[in-house]
Amino acid sequence: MRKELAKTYDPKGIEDRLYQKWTDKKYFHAEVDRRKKPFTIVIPPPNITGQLHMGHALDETMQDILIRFKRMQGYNALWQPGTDHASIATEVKIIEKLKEEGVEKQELGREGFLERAWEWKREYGGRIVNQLKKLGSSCDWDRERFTMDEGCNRAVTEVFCKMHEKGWIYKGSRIVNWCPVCNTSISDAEVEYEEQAGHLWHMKYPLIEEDGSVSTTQFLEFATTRPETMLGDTAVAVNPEDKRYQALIGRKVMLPIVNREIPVVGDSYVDMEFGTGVVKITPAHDPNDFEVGRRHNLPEITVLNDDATVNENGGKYQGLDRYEARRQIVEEIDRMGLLVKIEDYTHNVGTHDRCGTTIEPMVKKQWFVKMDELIKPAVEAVKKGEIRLVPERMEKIYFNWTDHIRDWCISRQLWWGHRIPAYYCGDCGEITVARQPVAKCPKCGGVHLTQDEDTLDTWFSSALWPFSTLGWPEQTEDLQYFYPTDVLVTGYDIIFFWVIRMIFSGYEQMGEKPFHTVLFHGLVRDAQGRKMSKSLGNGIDPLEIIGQYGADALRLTLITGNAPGNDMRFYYERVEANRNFANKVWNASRFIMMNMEGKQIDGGQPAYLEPADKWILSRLNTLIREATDNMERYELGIAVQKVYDFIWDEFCDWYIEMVKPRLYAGGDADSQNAALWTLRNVLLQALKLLHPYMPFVTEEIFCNLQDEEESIMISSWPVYREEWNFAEEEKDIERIKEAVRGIRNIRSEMNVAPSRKANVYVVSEKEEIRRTFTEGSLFFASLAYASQVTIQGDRNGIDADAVSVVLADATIYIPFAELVDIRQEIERLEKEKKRLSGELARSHNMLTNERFLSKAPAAKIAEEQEKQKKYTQMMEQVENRLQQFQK
RNA sequence: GGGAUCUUAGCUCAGCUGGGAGAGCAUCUGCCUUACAAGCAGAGGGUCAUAGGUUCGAGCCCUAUAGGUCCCACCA
Repeated sequence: MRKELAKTYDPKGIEDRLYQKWTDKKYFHAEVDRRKKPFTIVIPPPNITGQLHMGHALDETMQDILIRFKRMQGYNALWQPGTDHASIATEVKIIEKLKEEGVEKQELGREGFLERAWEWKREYGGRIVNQLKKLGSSCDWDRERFTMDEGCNRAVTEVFCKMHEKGWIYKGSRIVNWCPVCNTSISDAEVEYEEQAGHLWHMKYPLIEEDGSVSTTQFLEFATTRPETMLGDTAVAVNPEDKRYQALIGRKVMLPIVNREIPVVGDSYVDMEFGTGVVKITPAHDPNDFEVGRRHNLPEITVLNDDATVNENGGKYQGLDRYEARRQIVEEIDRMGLLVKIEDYTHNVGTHDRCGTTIEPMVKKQWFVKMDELIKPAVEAVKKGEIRLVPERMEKIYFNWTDHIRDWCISRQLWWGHRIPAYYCGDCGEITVARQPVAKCPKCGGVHLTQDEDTLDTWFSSALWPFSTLGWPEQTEDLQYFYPTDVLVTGYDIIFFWVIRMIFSGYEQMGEKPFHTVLFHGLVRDAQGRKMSKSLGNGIDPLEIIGQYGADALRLTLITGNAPGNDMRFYYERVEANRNFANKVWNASRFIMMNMEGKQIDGGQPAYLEPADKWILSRLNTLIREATDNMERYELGIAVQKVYDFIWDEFCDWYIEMVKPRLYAGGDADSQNAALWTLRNVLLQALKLLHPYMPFVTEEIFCNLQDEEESIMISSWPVYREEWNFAEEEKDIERIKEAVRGIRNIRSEMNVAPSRKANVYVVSEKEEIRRTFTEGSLFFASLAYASQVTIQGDRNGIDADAVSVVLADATIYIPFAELVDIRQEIERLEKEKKRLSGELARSHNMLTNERFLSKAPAAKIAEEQEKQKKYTQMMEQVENRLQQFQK
């Protein structure tokens, strides 16, 4: 027995019930099946600390649409889920929580801290996963992975060791970005530049005379934004081309306060045009100075501690914070008469993207990945189109990064993460990198070995995600079958962090690309176009929206009206509109089910179909072709827009209305059967096209409609059928629609209520037109509010002052005798005449243009001729009517 | 400094390889017509930022300009 459906669609309850059903039936689960082609997506693993936000919602929705689409197309669709340990983000959160308890990280020690971290993971790691489920995400949860699970750990160690053996991972003393608050080094990609108002301090250092004395008259003047770093200056640099200073190269200046003699070096890095053309060089605390220093063999004097206070090399300033030291140093320089002036200056300051702290460049021993060779295949892949970025412009951003790539600093002074598999011998200092813990030093045989304290950049493990989740380094069947994966869906903001690194890792470890397409989306912003952020408090919780409007409405909102890679704004009004659409689909289905009640519909297509039935089938056919095509091209928003328009406009507002008289009149059984079959069939096909976007409402209806347990998500995707192509019927129905629109328009203008029916006359000289209207007269009467439709070859017997609608090959008359104001009618006809003559002029111009005729494609010319013919006919009729009135 | 991108109806945005300007919301008018008032029928509203160019034909291609957004690099 069919259930009675509620009058409005209420997603509450339905969504959870259906999701449970899907998981119970293992619909999301994929197994290796050589008979089917795989289609694989790996999820960008959300952080375990994370809460679902709109960005996730958009990302997951796009992936789910693709996966559901491909699954219905018959692919073996795998959506590989999992979460990311997010080393620094998580560690910061845990430290915060500990602080609330009054505990310091160091007190707990490494072991204790990690225990707390795992506890956190157990407690919160599942939260985001449950939130993803609320969206309807059809991930294969049986395969859920974590970047720090056993398999991923093995993959990380393997990659580290392999690349170390190859010489592509090395430990070295380099200048790195140091976060004094998080107490760790970070990679270049994690530095965010921020424009800040600061000062430019102009200072001068006295020259050392030939006799070794400090000059009181000769100085080298320069400007700096960071006076405190002077404590670590080991040179002053000028451009060797610079005539002003050439002679001074090789001489020395006296570094005040610390009283160190430092050389003047010549280096082309110095811009002669900027300032005085002199630069102080602090190799240990500035990336450019570091380079200069290495070129000239300058000492690297570190003057700051890890917490950015001045260290023992800062003499009396030792212990001061970098900003306090700056203040005092400037004062002292001023007292010494070496401060020339202070200017206001805005410049870009590097900050840590996690905590916003101004980073401190420091020379540190760190682990690096050598990039120059590794990046090559990743560049080639995109250049050759082996990997496609959608939209294409992302390629430019991609190459911009690969062209300027520097070695990747991968060691972090954190505890939560993959510990670096390097072991130090306490006896001889040998470093051993190994897959298993090392007990004995392979060089000296010593047994005092300790593992490197550092962990790896969190992106080191996510770079391996497309193959580590499939079992690598084991050569599993899953890996052979599902790799390379197909599409990666992500935001353009992590193209450097993640996308590029997955690509070069895939080529290096697997010898093959990790995916063939990267589909980018933009940011979800608030209604004012601002980024959603915690500090602004303008974030909109997807779960709240789901609770209020349903997951389907949210999904549709995130997908429509938005081009790939573009940011979008979030409006409640749009969610509401999409909720209304869900309701529309629901009610159309309700209508169909009510009418099918107690009737037997044969499964197959009936032999007899009316023109209206053929029209909607033909329209559906076109929709199937176009929507599928758009989806194949990742134009998800365009595809669903077409489905939306078809369902609401063509199916609901036209077809259902056309069919009502046939169903209600209770007449011809064949005709009713044709209508019911068409209604049901078109609805089913349309639901399937809509399902990837709105999985819940479509499933609920599908099941009710089928009256069985089957699921739409494993049904087959609609295909274009030649036998549903009815060009003639499409034309005929469009003609009737045009007549209906014309009549409604006039009635509306004249303020005639729908309840007031009127006689309608269709006059056409053409027999086939009369037949079209005769065949459609039942629904034509209903849609045009006609009490009676009379179809004839001439206008005999029709009131002279009837209002009329002019079509290309017919005229519709409505004798509204007492309502018609002749002047108004003439005015209306004049307006129509003006419009037509405009169209005719345009056609005429084109068709008399020699160059158009000789250069435009034949089809275009024929089309234009067709139009001209149509407008000429309409014009004749309008003029006819006007003449009649003039009499 | 280099680059990307945007400028289309009152608002927010679509517009696929160039071939007669679209949606949602908002506004106005008329309808509680037994699927749906979360609805139906209709209407108004746009020299597609500006100036040139290519083309038979430009919202779409090219150049310049103005304004907005973003990315990268970074000169001390």
